[in-house]
Amino acid sequence: MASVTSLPHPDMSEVRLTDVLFALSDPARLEIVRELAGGPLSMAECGTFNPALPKSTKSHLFKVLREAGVVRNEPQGRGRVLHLRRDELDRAFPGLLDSVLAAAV
Amino acid sequence: MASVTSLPHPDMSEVRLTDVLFALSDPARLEIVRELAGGPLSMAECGTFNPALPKSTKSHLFKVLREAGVVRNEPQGRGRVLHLRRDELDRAFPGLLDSVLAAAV
DNA sequence: AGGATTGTTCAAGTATTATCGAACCATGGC
DNA sequence: GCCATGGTTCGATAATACTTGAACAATCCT
Repeated sequence: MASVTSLPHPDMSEVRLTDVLFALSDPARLEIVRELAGGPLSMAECGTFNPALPKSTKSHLFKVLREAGVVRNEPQGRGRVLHLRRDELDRAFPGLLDSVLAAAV
Repeated sequence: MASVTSLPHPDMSEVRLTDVLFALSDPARLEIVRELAGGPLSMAECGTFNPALPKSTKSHLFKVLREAGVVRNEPQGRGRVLHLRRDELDRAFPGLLDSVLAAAV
């Protein structure tokens, strides 16, 4: 089985608006995005809004965000760091992330 | 059974961002919203991107959009007119609709 | 090497959503 | 009243998505 240290990320050119909107349409995922807007975080640092969340569930939330092109998940040390793909998203969908992050909870 | 001529619409104060994002996250629904951005349309006039869509399916798409606070559905004559709740959405989620409508298909 | 740490993947169950025909409801016009 | 028109609702089925424990993988540290 292939190594899994590096996960696949879609190129922004193949990211569809509806996929991004869907990824952001879940409260838990949106909250994660809000946290990542402050800067990259490890998975452990992220998702503090619900500390009881099992790691498999959390991993799945990140997978949806990653496959939608919203976050980047990169190995670092024995863990992983999550980045919001902010600049790329801003170029592809100008104003979208800003308005979502600015909106009231 | 109660009359169904007037359908319930959520007040913007109870519309959640995630519900709006979800409503917009389906390609067919997003396309409808794009059409309505040009002005109110009857259901028959709307959804021309897929003429074969059964009316029950179409009605369901509008229901999701209506319940998410995205469109208003009002009786007119023997049919109904659909409006994008643009001003209200702009006040509640500034810039969101603009960025979504501006984005490439 | 071995163990602790940090996540990912798999699989199975549950829940939500989509689709669409058929039945129904309301209006307009004859 | 009666019928055609335009649309909603119901009910059943199919398709997606969510949740989680358990197994596995990669890295660090001693």
